[in-house]
Amino acid sequence: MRIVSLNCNGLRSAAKKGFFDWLAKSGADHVCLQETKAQPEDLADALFHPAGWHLHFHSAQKKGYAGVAIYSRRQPDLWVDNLGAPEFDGEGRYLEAQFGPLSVISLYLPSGSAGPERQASKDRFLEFFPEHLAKLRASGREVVICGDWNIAHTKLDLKNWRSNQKNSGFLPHERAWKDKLYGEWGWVDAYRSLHPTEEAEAYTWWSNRGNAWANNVGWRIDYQVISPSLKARLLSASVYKAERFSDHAPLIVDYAD
Amino acid sequence: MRIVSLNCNGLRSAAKKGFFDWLAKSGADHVCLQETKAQPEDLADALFHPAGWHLHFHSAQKKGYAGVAIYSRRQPDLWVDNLGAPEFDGEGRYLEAQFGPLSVISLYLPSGSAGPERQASKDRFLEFFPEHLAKLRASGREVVICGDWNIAHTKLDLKNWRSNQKNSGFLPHERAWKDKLYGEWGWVDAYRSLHPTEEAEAYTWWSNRGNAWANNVGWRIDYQVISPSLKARLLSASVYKAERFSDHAPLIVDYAD
DNA sequence: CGTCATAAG
DNA sequence: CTTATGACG
Repeated sequence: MRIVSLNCNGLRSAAKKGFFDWLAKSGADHVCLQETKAQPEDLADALFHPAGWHLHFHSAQKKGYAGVAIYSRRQPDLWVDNLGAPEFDGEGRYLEAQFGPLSVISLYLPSGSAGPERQASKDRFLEFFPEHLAKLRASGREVVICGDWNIAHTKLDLKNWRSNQKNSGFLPHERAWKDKLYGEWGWVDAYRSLHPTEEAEAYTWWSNRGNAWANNVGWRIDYQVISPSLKARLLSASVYKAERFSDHAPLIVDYAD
Repeated sequence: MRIVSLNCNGLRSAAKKGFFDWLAKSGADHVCLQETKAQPEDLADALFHPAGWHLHFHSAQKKGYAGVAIYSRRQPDLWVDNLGAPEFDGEGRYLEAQFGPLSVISLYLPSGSAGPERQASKDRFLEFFPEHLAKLRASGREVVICGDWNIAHTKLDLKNWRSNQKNSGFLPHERAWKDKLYGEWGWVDAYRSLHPTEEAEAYTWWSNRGNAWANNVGWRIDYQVISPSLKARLLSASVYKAERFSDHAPLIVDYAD
């Protein structure tokens, strides 16, 4: 079972760059997208509804903003497209597809880089979300939370960790939250489990400014966070950089069936 | 003496398409631009200030909107960048360069195609401007008014005249205004004087929508309107279509020195 | 720097 | 359809 997580930075834009050609040949069973930046009516074209895929969008109320989606080879038993938190549900940040005992989730955590008000919203998300995480853990389901978490966890997870300690995405309290995620809350970082010391090959996002991509000045902010029950099924994890659909790269993880 | 009129549809955009390369080799003495869509500070780059040219911008207050400019090989005695009409002066629609007895003017007449409110403003311009035209005529100066007049005068001046009789730019009252311009107010249409029956070769604007350019579905809305004193000096007039800098094409008129 | 929205033409 | 600005990342 192959699961892909990608912040596509505009699904229409990614489509122009060949995302759907790649999707067809990706071998993926489930693809979780973030920042679709479109309403369902903007995605009416057949291009966005390829044969053989089941899909669902959770768009933000604000046009062109945020939004998540899941494309899946299988028909889910249930789509869950809200968290019960109005501040975040209206921003298209969560979508869950349930397949028997398995939940595949697309998550787009707020970015705090635009200023203090956005950081405050991100912090409210960090405050709120653990409750939901606990429910997922308590459900006993197999859970894969694919997403742009907008937090690099450790010094291994971004090129310039030293200069970014005061920047949103690598703030001490954000990193401490991820410590708890993988510690006391019992979740597992799929990529890091398989590549405990990888740095340069692990980045999933590069700023559009400067020559970040060319110089691999990247951050690992896209993760597949899994319930411990799935850890034994991890086969491989990699970042796909042969093509560029977005300022983020697809994170591909294979799980034993 | 060669004078060029061009609605450049964004001077920065036209620059990217080679306008300044063409300017250098155009043989022009005076070039009147409309829709520069930039503030002077946006045009600080040396590219916009080529050696050997004197130039002046009259930008709109609203950023990225309208704006006219004149590039001239000679140093004018005076730049006049207003009409004394607040509604139009704040929109960057008029600039006059005076060289001895000659006035070279860049004019951008309001478009009415965006709706009734913009048509009403265009109509107020048509109401107001004859007073200024009369002053120019009364001054006894040699006057060349280069501009996007946003009105096709006769059936010869647009491909689809029949279907456009209710569209802004070919409305009966607009055409009647141009009748007066060339009739009782005594001005001369430079291009038409030299090419009394030209149609397809005379268009200066093609909509970006559909395949207007490929099918030459054009309008002649850019004119050099001259005082009668200059009529005897008309040598040639043509529309330059070998390159495309804009949705309009440069209108080139040569005058005897 | 890039994607999208919106205004304007 | 295209050029702009502005929001957001």
